[in-house]
Amino acid sequence: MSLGNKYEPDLRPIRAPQQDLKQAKEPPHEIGTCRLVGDVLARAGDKWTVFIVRLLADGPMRFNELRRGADGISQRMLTLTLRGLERDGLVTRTVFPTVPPRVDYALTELGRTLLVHLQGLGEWAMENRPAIVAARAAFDARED
Amino acid sequence: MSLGNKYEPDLRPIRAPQQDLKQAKEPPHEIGTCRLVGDVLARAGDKWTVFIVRLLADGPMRFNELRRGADGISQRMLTLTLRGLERDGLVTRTVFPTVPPRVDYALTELGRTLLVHLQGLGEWAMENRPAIVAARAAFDARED
DNA sequence: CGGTATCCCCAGGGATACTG
DNA sequence: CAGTATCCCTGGGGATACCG
Repeated sequence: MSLGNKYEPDLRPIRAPQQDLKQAKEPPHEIGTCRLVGDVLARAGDKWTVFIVRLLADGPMRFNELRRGADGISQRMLTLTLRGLERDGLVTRTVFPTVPPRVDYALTELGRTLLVHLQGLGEWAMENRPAIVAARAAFDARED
Repeated sequence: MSLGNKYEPDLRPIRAPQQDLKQAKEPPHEIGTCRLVGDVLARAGDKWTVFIVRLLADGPMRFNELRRGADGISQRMLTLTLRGLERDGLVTRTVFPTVPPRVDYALTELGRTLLVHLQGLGEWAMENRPAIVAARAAFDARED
């Protein structure tokens, strides 16, 4: 199985690389579903995707606007992140044939539906931040 | 700034490592919120967390049960993933002083509330899988 | 059984330089 | 302005061996 594209996340079943696929017993919770969720979360969870998607929530932005907005991102990673999002149909890339060139990136409808979930997770994170911080402190105290 | 614990995700602002923090202009969308979401998603999105959380959705499981359930995970990564979840207060670890030892892992209430969001994302992934696959195919065709 | 400790590899990603 | 191309280095994570 070859991956179709360099921007495509590796969706092959997670297991030892060259290991043979036996897959005897029925896996719990639909292994396919699980992998897909993991895939989505891997995309959503990589270092820059969330920043980009949130920046685009308010409307289209140009390449360098995003660069400034996601403070600290390298040009390379911005390009890679945007290409990945574009390939998955979450973002559109529009080139204006002017000089100097202008390229706008915008969320698609699909991208907006994902944004909703990300915002949900964001609210969860905000609401439970104190609990998480407390849990960490307790854990750290416990283990000397 | 030293990180308090080896299981703690690095929450320092994402930027060039030794770069000075100027942070002059007000960042869009509350940069703190954004980082927190990114953090949560980084936890949720790492290679194994989703598998583990879903396995625990139905009730407590022992170490080796999880190992078998998350097919392909290494012992090391299972331990690391579980420790991270435990530290964040998402999972409890219960040791029974029997011989041989028995250790149960279970979702906390906090863990369950996260599970809800993960499942939401899971449904999103399932519903939009065809759209994503189509978008990828179209993108790949476009770029020769 | 349920872990640590160690070694080691390679891909994710930053820095830099060049281009249409 | 909006990217490629190249180099290089770090740390995520697999394999293996050992321990309470």
